[in-house]
Amino acid sequence: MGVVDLPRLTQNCQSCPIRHRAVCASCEPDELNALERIKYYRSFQAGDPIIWTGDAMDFVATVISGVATLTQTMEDGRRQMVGLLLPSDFMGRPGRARATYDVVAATDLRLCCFRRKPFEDMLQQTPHLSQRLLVMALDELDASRDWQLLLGRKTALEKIATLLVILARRSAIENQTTAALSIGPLAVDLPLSREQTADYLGLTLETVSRKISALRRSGMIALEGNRRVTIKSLAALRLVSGEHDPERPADRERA
Amino acid sequence: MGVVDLPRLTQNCQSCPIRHRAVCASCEPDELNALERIKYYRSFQAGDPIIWTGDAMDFVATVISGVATLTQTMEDGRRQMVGLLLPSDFMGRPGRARATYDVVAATDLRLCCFRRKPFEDMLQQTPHLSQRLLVMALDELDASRDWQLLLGRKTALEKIATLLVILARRSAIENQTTAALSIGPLAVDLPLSREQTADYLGLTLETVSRKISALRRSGMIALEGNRRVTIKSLAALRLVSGEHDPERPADRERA
DNA sequence: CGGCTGGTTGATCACTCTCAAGCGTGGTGG
DNA sequence: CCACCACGCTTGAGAGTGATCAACCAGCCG
Repeated sequence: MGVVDLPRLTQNCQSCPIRHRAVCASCEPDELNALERIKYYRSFQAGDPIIWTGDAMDFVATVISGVATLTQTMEDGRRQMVGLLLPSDFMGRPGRARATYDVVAATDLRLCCFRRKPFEDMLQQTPHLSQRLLVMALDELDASRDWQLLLGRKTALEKIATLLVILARRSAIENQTTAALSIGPLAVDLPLSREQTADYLGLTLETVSRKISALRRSGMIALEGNRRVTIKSLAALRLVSGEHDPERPADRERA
Repeated sequence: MGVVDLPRLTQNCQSCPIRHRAVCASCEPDELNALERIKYYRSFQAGDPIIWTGDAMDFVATVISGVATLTQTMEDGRRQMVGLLLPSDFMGRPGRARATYDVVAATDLRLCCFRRKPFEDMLQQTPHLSQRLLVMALDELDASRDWQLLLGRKTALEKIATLLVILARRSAIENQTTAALSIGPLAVDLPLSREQTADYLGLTLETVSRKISALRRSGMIALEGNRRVTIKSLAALRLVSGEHDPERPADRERA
């Protein structure tokens, strides 16, 4: 099914590209050694399913590279993506034996996996690990609530613009080019097809296509192929995205 | 501003109605004593604001009784509710000094508060506390993702039905009448006005009103006043809500 | 060359929003 | 006691956004 189990490379956590952003970020060397003993890598190709809702889930994992999607499906086939897992993001839930979402590799994907039971044991014994997981869960919760605003209240155009802004931000973080964010054109690779994008934004793929075309016609973005977007004006895009400037919350009337 | 600070009653945690569901649920007696030393109660009246986005947040709290809402607002006034805090739910985020949502008392409300710094210190020292908070955060994350499905993909009628089913479930949990859930009529008090309901469901208040009327005309529910709903057929309501039966996930094709 | 997949574009439809009027209850004051 | 108003809610008519249905296009691979 496309799943490739690699031989147990004894790859060093110290040289791991996401060492300082993943669940293991605040582990001490000895804690890292303990994790290293129970970890194993798995690779998936773009499109591979990783797990289905209801399946037994005997591992948890960190995304090392690539993008995975979390989606929910209704009986009549309507789908809503509820999460995007990017490098350093955590998948699986300690204490839960079955998956509650479909997880699919959107791009080629590499996971650092831990069998669930040993990981849960380590969570109990390793405050650095559980505290880090708590922070990550709270960050995800914030992201999910921001997404609620997008799904509930934003127009199709605002949704597309928001997604592009977020992808620009994430890609800047990954490339450590934060400083350059607000200046000049910026190339972003969409990790999602039009249909997946639609599932993420609560739209149809036709509407996604139309609104991307509209942004292209307006000159805010340019397209090279279907997946590569050049953001010509991040400021303009941010404006149509309807986001407040997160650094400078507006003053507010009090009753 | 309607905020009422009660005198520091030395009320006993042992007799607390939510003792076994709140963040303190898995604390040992000595841990509970430590919490008891830093706790204080605050009461709010229906409609009182508790905190605004961007305000300094020097406490965290557990809802003892009543309902509070978490909402996000866009510059042009569009609002999306992103959380409902019911008894035993936790508000505030350890490690964060400012509120990221508006929190408002939807009904008369009683909070068990902890100053943030001492609480954070206790989190560090008390695995029972941080582990419980992790579980609660993950539960909230699941709820938020379910809400994403509702906001992104459900019709107005499905949204209303889903809300009623959830309120029925929560009120059953609070009253320990789980067994009776599937049988007979069931009275639910809406903690939210039509407008708040609209903000929760990503609708307008007119659409909320229309769809509630539609459910009434169809005979699934009856209304006594604006806030009290009698669910005449929970099964029918569940059907129109579009939820899978959560206990029996459908079999699924594999590629 | 033909079929397949993913994407774009067009025409129409329908659901929800918007704007507006009306209703019922509760409170206030003449 | 009743007139009046305010507030929350309901209902109606019309408009608009995004969905649906359908045709078409480009790239890719057999």
